[in-house]
Amino acid sequence: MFAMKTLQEQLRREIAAALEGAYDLGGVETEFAVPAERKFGDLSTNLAFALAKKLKEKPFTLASGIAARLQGRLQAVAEVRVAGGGFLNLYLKRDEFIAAQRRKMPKPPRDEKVIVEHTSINPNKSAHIGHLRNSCLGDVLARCCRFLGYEVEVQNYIDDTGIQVADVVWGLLHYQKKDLAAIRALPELAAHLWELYAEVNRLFAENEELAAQRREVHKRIEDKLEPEYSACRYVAEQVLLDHIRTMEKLGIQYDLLARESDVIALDFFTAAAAGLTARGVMAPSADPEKAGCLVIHYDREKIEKIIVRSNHTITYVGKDIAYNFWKFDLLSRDFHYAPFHAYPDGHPIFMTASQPTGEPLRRFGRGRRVYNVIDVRQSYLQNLIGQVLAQMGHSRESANFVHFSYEMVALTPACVREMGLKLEPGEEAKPYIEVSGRKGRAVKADDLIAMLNEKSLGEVRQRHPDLAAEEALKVAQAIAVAALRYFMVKFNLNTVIAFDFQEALNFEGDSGPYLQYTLVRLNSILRKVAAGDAGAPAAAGSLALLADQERQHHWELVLSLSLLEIQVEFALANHELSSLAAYAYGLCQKFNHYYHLYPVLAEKDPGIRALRLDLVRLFKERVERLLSLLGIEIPERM
RNA sequence: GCGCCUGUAGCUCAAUGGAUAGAGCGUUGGCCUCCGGAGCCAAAGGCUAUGGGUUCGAAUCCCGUCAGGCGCGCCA
Repeated sequence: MFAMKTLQEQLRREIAAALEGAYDLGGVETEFAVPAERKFGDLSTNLAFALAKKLKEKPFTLASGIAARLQGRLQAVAEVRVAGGGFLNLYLKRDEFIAAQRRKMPKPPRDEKVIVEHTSINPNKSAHIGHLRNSCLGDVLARCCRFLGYEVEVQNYIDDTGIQVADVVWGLLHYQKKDLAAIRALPELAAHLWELYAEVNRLFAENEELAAQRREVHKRIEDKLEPEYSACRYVAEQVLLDHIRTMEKLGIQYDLLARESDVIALDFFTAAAAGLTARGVMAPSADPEKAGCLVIHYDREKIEKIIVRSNHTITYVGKDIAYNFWKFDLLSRDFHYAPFHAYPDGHPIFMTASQPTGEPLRRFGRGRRVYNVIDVRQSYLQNLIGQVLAQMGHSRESANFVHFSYEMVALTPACVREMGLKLEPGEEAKPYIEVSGRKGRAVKADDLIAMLNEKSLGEVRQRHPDLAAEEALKVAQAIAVAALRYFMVKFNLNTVIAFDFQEALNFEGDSGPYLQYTLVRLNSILRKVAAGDAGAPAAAGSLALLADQERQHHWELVLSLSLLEIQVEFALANHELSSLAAYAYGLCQKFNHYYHLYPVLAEKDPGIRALRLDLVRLFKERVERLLSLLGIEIPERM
């Protein structure tokens, strides 16, 4: 825990004690904010406004009375003032607060396990920019939970049985007339399928006979008939590996790959269905058009969703309900597990299996909280799962079931033209155009990453012509990753990202590379500080040594840096990871301003130099940690 | 039709019900004998779509209007 979190908790206790007997605080929580301007204090609270509503008194009168009682009774506060009609503005004992920043506070242990499901791309073609938003958000979410002390498990759901895989299997076997050996010989299968998927979907739309063939292939896969079954398994696994490699480039890792085929093979749905039927949550449809189907009534929109078809097969929703019940350990069954892949850092990925493997059971799942990172278009189904959890009496699980919903990535009409793709009539006037793998209308994730790498490498070479090729490449990649990841999280979740190459490739201003550059320059200062040079003893440092303007700038930075933990909690509580991007950007802007005004190395006064050096070190510690939550690494040079 | 979301500077976006609505890009003009110019400083640019309401206080909450997007399949 960092000082600001502890301080606010302490202030709440002290305020409650100081006002005891004089004001009835019951039900009014003291909330703190850091005002935009320091003339309104270091911390402010609107406690008097909240109390005024309750006690039916004037806010200003209350605030004045409260301030009088608080004066001198808050350990960390130098002064309490009333302003703006009733705000209570607290001015901290700044030197003490700064000293406290250097003390390490233990994190409270949190025994809640969090499961984050993200990525979950159909394994039938390469990933595109829409998938990148999902994976970047999911990864930052997982990192934030870990930072706050939760045990986190990242799952990636693989729909390896669906019609989408059947589409490309039909394309490979029956349209391109390839046998298994020829399929295995394809060098870049995922990219090959990217084209093929769009092409076969054109054919299916035009030709009903071919569409019927596709359904036949799907059925043969379900019945495990060859060669379709083997082709399907091969394709799903190879494409999955391709997705894992793509995400690995961005530093995104998984713990468990949960396969739909295993959910089916282990009959998870049957385990869930008994309870659903017993409770009357799932029942035969009264609608003659859905005769023989089992349905769940979706209360919010007053419609019924088919869970079991009249041919007794289970729909996607049914399987998803069973899978999510498993995540909460609400089914009396488990997957089997097998190691699938290991990252260079040794971190293993496991995959579910339908047969015993010798690996221990019950090592995955059993989550206390579940985040499903899935775009907003699936809200209806995710809400339905939440509803079903509640109806089954699992109110705690229902409350801890979070659809981490975000808007889609779309293409601007200009972007579509730039890629040499055709616009349909009327689309020119649209604000944006939906990404569609089916229509082959999307930017491939690997292509975008390659473009970013290329641009970044050019910039690095220009600035550091002496850098060894291998080193330059490493630096360029770190910059490309920062640019992409920052771009994917800096928008609000319900903002549609209308993708634009120029904006995504931007390395200046509000961008990932700007953040890196700030730290690179800072590290360059620290490199030049002699190893044994700690400056003057830190304890001697007081803000009083500094001139007015620097004292203000120095304090602003310390105050902002102290908010790291509070900012992460805020981002998580509000489902707005973009607030962390904004926080990081604001900090770097402040630092770059400071850097410009106050030289560290050239400063003659040892006390001032020590203060500056302390601040630089504090900034490095906090902001590197913050950027690591965003998945941004700091290169040595750039 | 039903459900969800959005409308803020020329463009792309920020802003826990809080104090003078902020950034980036673009435009205009400055700053490298200085710890790295992927940087810094400054100017111009706003009736927060629109009409009401609630509140000490509204871009934010509620109702209406206008404009746009997404979802609603015995697909996944």
